[in-house]
Amino acid sequence: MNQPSHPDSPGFRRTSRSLPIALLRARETVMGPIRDMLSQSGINEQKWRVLRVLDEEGPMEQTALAARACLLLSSLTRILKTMEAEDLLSRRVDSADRRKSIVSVTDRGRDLIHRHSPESAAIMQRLEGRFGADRMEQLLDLLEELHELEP
Amino acid sequence: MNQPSHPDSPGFRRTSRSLPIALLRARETVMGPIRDMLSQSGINEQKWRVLRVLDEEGPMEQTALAARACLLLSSLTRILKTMEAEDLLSRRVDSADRRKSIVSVTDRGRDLIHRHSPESAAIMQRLEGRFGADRMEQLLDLLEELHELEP
DNA sequence: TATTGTTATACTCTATAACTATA
DNA sequence: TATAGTTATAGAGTATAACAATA
Repeated sequence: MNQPSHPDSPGFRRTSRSLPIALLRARETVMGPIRDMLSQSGINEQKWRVLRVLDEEGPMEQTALAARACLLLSSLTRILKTMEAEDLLSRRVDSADRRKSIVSVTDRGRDLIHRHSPESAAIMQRLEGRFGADRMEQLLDLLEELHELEP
Repeated sequence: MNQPSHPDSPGFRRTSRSLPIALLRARETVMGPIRDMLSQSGINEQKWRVLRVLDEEGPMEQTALAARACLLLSSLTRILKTMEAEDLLSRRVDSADRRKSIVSVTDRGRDLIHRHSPESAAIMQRLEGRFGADRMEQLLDLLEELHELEP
């Protein structure tokens, strides 16, 4: 059996045309060099996303941060604990609503981000060079629009 | 500090224009209903990808399967062991090269895939209806081309 | 009562390396 | 020597639920 059992069934697209699989495979292609970069800093993808979101959007509460960084709140709780111990960010209770805690990047966290700026830019430029700047913009537009679909 | 520390630095794009983050967020949007579907079958995303790839591309060795399903070979070894016990697939030693083992879907595995065909189609059609069929095709083209970049 | 965040549990994936069998 | 797959381990994320504090 070397042929799919439903070559053109309406139920499934080819896996290369399955959006979830295509997104994952594309991401694997992109993440290779970025993982190499991050592993040199003792930081992983998840912590990196937390720092990037905070650096970009400023201090925010954890529920919002979890959503922006694509993490469960319970995963974020654990991650923030170690990042706070590493002095990459700080938390303070929201004075207006004391259930909330507001997370901010520290100078040390910002430093870590910005130290990677040149290498990050180089990685993206290399990718853009091979893929095409126009198509890169097109792709980012489509991904952003897709993400905004959800209610 | 409610502004990013580098609003237009060359090193970083906005996270919504960061390809790795944009790919992840878009995937989260898409996977919601699919996870609901799979959880009713006692199967997870990884097993689902393994079945989809095998069903589409036919029997193949594990190294190739791992690459196609975006899994590490060591993760695949464990997954295949339970899937074989569940009679979703079978393995046989390659007679030409006895280091290799060839993995095939069983009838039961194919059944499981095809049982989800209508619901899977409905999920994709609903998404396409909101996102636009043309843009969906465009997006899949770009993702496929991006994935093929890798040497 | 509902929300924010924490903790706990069980399961799974990742990353790495050492190991075997075969080539 | 190199390759295909297995096993072991440590670390981390996922999914879920129960929980405390606050609203």
